[in-house]
Amino acid sequence: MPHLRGRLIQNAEFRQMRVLRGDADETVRRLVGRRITSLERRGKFIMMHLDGGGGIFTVHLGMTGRLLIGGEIGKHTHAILQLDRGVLTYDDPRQFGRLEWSAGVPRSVGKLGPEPLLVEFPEFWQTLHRRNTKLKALLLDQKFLGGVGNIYADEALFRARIHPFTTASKLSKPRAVRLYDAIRQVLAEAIEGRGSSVSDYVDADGRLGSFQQSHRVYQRHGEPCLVCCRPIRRTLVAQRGAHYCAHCQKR
DNA sequence: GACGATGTTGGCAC
DNA sequence: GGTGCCAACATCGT
Repeated sequence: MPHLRGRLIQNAEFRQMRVLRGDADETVRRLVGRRITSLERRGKFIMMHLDGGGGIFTVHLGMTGRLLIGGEIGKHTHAILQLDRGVLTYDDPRQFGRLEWSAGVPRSVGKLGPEPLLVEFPEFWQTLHRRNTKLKALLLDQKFLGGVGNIYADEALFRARIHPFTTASKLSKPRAVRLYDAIRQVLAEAIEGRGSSVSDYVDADGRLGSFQQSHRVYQRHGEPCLVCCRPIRRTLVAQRGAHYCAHCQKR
């Protein structure tokens, strides 16, 4: 968000307390009068660093959160930050997102595993091969890798030709290499396409993503596999929809 | 209108 | 400690 670096927060208002961690008045006091010096992403968290040792304002978009510059204020607008240039709003119908001011790196961010695009294979393998959980569940575990969500877990497993039910510790090293490569490839492509606009996701400028056009299994259940033409299946793993091809993805 | 799906995480039970 | 289940919420498609 190049719009935010260097901006002065002139005013702040929080309307829905559910998305805000901590006290609203306290958060407003911490933000107003501060300048955003830099932005940093860790996993699915966005951290805004404030000047003069002013701490960090952290945002997690949850499933339906949006941070928009100059967006309209509607019934799901839960935070409004008046900047010296423009207005930053946080919208979130389902209110699964979180906003939080903290003096240092918040606990939620501290618990995250390594960045998927930065982690080296030996570390990835070290953790993976001693976990007894299903691979799909492990990929969704933010302590394993920070930032992999449901869409990209399914897409990575398909591209690596590995069944989502496979027990992590039973995965051979060559197949782990395939998974490692697939995760990085899928994330890099998704970033290039500015995300997946499955329903109405938009980026900071209000633009739709395009990666959903590259989905090979996610939300394609019943449709033919792009490799073998057999129907894509959908089941539940860790209470989340898991989409896969039973023929192409071996356990 | 009812029902079940949806991109997430944290807390609690076993 | 590792793992799994559920809740929080609004909206949309069947």
